[in-house]
Amino acid sequence: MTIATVARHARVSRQTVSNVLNAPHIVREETRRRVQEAITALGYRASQAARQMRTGRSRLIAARIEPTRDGINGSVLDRFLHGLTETADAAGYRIMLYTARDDDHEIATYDDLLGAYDLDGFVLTGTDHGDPRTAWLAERQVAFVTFGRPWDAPDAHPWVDVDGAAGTAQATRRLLDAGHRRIAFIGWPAGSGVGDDRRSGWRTVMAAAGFDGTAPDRETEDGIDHGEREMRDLLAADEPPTAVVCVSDSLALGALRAVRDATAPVAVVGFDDTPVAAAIGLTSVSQPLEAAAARCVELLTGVLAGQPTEPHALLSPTLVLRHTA
Amino acid sequence: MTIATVARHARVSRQTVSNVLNAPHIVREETRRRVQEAITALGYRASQAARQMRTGRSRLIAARIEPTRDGINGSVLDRFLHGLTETADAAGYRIMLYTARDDDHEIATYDDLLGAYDLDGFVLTGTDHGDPRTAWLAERQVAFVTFGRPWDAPDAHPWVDVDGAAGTAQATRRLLDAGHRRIAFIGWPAGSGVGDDRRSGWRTVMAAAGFDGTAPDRETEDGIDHGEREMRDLLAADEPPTAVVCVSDSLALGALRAVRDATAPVAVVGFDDTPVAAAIGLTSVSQPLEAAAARCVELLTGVLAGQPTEPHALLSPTLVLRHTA
DNA sequence: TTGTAAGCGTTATCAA
DNA sequence: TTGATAACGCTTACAA
Repeated sequence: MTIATVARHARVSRQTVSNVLNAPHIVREETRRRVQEAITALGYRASQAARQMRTGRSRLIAARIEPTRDGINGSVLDRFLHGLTETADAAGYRIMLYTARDDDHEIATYDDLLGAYDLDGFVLTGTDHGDPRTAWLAERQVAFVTFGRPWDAPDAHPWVDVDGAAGTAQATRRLLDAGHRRIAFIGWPAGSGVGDDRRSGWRTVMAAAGFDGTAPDRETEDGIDHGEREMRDLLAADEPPTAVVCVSDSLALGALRAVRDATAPVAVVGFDDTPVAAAIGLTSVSQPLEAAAARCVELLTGVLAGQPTEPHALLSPTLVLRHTA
Repeated sequence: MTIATVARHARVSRQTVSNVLNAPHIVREETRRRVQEAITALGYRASQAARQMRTGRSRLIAARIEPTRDGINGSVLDRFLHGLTETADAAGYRIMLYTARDDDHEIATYDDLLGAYDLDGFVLTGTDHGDPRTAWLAERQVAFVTFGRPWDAPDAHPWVDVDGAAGTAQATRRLLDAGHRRIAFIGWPAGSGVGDDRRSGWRTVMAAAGFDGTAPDRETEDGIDHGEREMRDLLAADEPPTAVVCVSDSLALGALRAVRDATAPVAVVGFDDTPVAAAIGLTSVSQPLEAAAARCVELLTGVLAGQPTEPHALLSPTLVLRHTA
């Protein structure tokens, strides 16, 4: 069934049907109603392919689905993708999935996706210092939003992010309020934007409370085992910390293992509020992923529609209190 | 850049370029090489939209992304989707995402997706008795594969599934070998295909070992709290079980909580090998999700190509041994 | 306000 | 083996 079927059915020209679809206001009330009725009666749907050929717009947005690394932090992406799909749908867009082993491969995929499917835009997750992907896209004037700040230039492109520093700050404040004084931090090696951001929240609050530089700060790769090792190290000190803020739930989980054998109780806070945290009662900083996804779609569709919108959005996480702090 | 650009560059007609792309064998060796060179030199990619208009095929497969329910079992879908994207890509297809609140809404989405984007096929996850979705698709002769058996008719349509009974059977056998005799099962209420299947594996092995009907079998909704409650009930019996097989990691996690307070140690086995299981050391039955996704794509593309392929595939899960059994 | 004509990039058909 | 032509379903420009 084509637009011609609808036109015949409503006894108008094809063009009038197209107008009802794309510029309803220029069609006479009664004609529009008759056409609309024909459309619903026939269950007509405009062919995207034909529409795209003419307009050059596909109403398709690409998003990457990553291989679930350790699984713990992977589920974050899952929720984000679901939010993306839902909001995009409401805005008349569809999400197309792709994978890529590394940045080079990802860029090759952009090329492919753009050439073959004529994608309208991209939503990138996890940005890094000097990200080659954003440079590639920007150079070609492709519309995109990142979930994650451009760590080099604050306004290089539209982005949505969660204020990690605010999250760890909130956690640290909470621990101080509970009477803790020796609050350690287990984070990733300096250099990653996300990791440094989260560390800074803890550091700022500790400094403001007068514990400048004295609180133990560890750097390690992500992973349960690494978290356990670091925590054991911390506990072996003369004056071991009574609480620890971790940059991820994986590390927090490891810390929790080490803490189990400790003489005094130690409070532990994780980051990301993953299913694992919920399952074992780990207090964790929770990212508003659905909201973040919604803002991504909003920003991207705004750019696509040529509307001047907010260049970015920084969302606040919340601390989910459970048993470990 | 269009096919005409390539044609000019290689000094052939548009049609010849098209032939090189779609029927290379009918083009003379030397011409083909020249055209191929022009294609790579120009970085040409055929427009899917134009191709689709002519052929009626979009090379698009739709898959549903569900709202992460309790999160624990949700990550299974995540891995499946990733596998799907990867295999589909290799086969020249792309995955388009959609969500739906319920079956009716999902069917409406099929209609939309089919009408607007002319999707080639669907991959459905989680089938139930008398699934209205498969009936709708079959009636309209839409190509689809389900991850999950059609529980009513074994060969109603192509499907891929994991042999849940084999998984619980393996777990039960392992427990028997370890010397356990009173092995309970905590499952979902009878009536769900997946739940009944998993229960049957445990029951069969127990019956074969001579414990017919005597082993405690519980039915409950999924969830950590439900698992804990059922396990406490079981432990309160005169002769409490020394081991329990659970239909899901959520229930197993709850059981594990209850077990912690028990006088004698109790072995616990879960199902799905979710990140939570890995994190806390829960022994669990693991589904080969990447393989399942690959088979789904294989079956679906086979149907789309009109090739007579295996009508279905039943994959074997593996038992991942950790600390709890 | 409605209708006519052209063209988007591809492939199928058929003639050379 | 290669090339010309038409057609897929839609929207934009323009004429009625």
